[in-house]
Amino acid sequence: MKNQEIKILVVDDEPDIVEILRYNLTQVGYQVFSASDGLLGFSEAEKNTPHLIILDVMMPNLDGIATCEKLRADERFKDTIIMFLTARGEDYSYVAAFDAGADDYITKPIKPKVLVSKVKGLLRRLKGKQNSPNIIQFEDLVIDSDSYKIIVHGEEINLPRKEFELLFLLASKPDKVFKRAKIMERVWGSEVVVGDRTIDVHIRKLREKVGNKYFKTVKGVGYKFKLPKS
Amino acid sequence: MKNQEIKILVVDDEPDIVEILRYNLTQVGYQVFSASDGLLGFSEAEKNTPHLIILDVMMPNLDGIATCEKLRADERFKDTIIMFLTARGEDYSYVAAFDAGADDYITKPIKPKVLVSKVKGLLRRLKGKQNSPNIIQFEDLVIDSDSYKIIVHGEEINLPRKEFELLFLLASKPDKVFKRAKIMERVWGSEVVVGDRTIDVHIRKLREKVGNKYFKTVKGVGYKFKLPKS
DNA sequence: CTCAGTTTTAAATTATTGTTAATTTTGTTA
DNA sequence: TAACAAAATTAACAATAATTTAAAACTGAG
Repeated sequence: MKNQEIKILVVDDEPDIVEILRYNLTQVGYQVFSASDGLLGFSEAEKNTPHLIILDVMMPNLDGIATCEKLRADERFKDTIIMFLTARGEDYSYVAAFDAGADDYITKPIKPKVLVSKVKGLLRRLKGKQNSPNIIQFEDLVIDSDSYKIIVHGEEINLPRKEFELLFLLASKPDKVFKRAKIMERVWGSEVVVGDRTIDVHIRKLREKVGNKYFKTVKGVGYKFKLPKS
Repeated sequence: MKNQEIKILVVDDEPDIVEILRYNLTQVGYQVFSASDGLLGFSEAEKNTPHLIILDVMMPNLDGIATCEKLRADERFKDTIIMFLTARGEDYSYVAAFDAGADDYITKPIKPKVLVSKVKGLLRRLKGKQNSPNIIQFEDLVIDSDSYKIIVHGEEINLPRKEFELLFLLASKPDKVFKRAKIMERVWGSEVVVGDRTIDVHIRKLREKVGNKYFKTVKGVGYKFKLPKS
C-alpha cells in the first residue's frame, strides 16, 4: 500500500496543532483529514474509514478517551490504529488511553521526526495484516473499493455507499453467511438503529444491479455471496 | 481466547526485570516464559510459539533488534506480537526497533499499569484475527457452519436453520447421546415450548438429506450422531 | 433552498420453514 | 408374543421470514 493511499484522521480542537500535523503528514505523502472535536471526529471516521486516527485527549463534546472507546466498540474500526496526543506529564491520561484501546501516544510539543517515525512504525504493522485487497474480482464482476464502483461483464456501475459496503462485505468472504446482526454492525455501525427490512431492500437493489445469481438468502440467518461456478 | 491461554515470552538478561514482568503479567492471568539472551529467547520462542514477546534491547549474544529481525524473518512468528524494552531517552533505539518490525516498545523503569495496558491493547488486536473456521469433517460429509451448508459425497446441500443447528449439535460430539431435553435447550432455547415430535420430524428430514446411517435413535433417551465406520 | 440521489420505512405479497396432529411402525418387556 | 410405549412418518397447517413495491425521509451539492 502506497503512502498516498493511506488516510489519517486528525482530531483536535486547536487549529495550530491540526495544521502542524497535517503539514508533516502530508509532506510524507499521507492523505490527511481533520475534525475539531470527538463527535465530529467520529462522523468523519465513519465517512472516510481512515487507517490511522490521531486524537487529542482534551477536546470539547467528546474527549479523546471517550472517542477512542466509541471507535473501538465499533466493528468497522477494529483494524484502525488509534494514536493519542497528550501534553507531556499528564501521566494518568496515557494509561487511560491504552485502556481505551489506543495503540500509541505522542506528547506535545510535537517533534516532527518522532511523529513521522511513530506513524510509520504503526502503519508498518497494518501493511502485513491488510489482507483485504482494494479490488475483488470474480469472473465477470469486479468490485473496486477505491471508487465505489463495480464492473459487471464490462459495464461500469457506480453504487451508492451503503449498497457498495454491503456488497463489499459479503464479497470479502464468499460463501460465508453473514448474520443480519453482523451486517448491521459492519455496514451501519453499532449505534444506528434501523429496521431489518432495510437490509433486504439493499440486497434487492444489489440483486438488480449486480445480478441475482450472486446472492443467496439463508432464511432465519442472513445472506451470503455465492460464487457463480460453485 | 482467555488470558490463561495466552503465552508471553520475556527475554532479558537482568533477572530483576524479568521478575517484575513475570509478576505483573502472571497477576493478570497470562502464561509467562523467559529467557536470558537473544539466542536462548529464540529457541524458547520456537518451543512455545508465544503470542507476544517482550525483548530487551541490550542483551548479550543477540541483542533485541537482531533477535526481532530473526523472528520476523521466520514464518512461524509472523503473527507474533513483539514489544521492546528500552531505557528512557534512548531515542534512536526505538526507531530502529520499529524498523526491525516491532509492534510497540516500553521504557524502563517499568510502570506495571502501563505495561499491562500496552499488553492488553496489543493482544486485543490479535483476538479478532484468531478465527478458526467452524468446519466439521468426516469421510464423505462436510459440515460448514460458516455457510450453513453441508456437502455429502460431493453434493452441496443447504439446510434450513433448525435442521442445521440440530445436525451441528449432534455432530459436534459424535457418538454422544443427546437427551431430548438437551437438544430442546440447545437448538430451540429454553423459553420456547414445542412438542417432542418436533425433534423427530427434524431428525427425519436430516436422515433424508444427510443420510440415514449417521443418526442413531436411543429409545427413551434421545439421539446420537454415529460415525459410519464405527 | 432546492433538487436529485440515496436511504429508510411501511405494507401487501410470497415463500419457506417449523409445528402439530393423526397414523403407522418399531422396539421393549413381561 | 401380546401389549405397551416410544418413535417414525406423513401431510396439512401455522408461524416466521424475505421479497417486492411504493412512498416518505433524509443528505449533500450546487
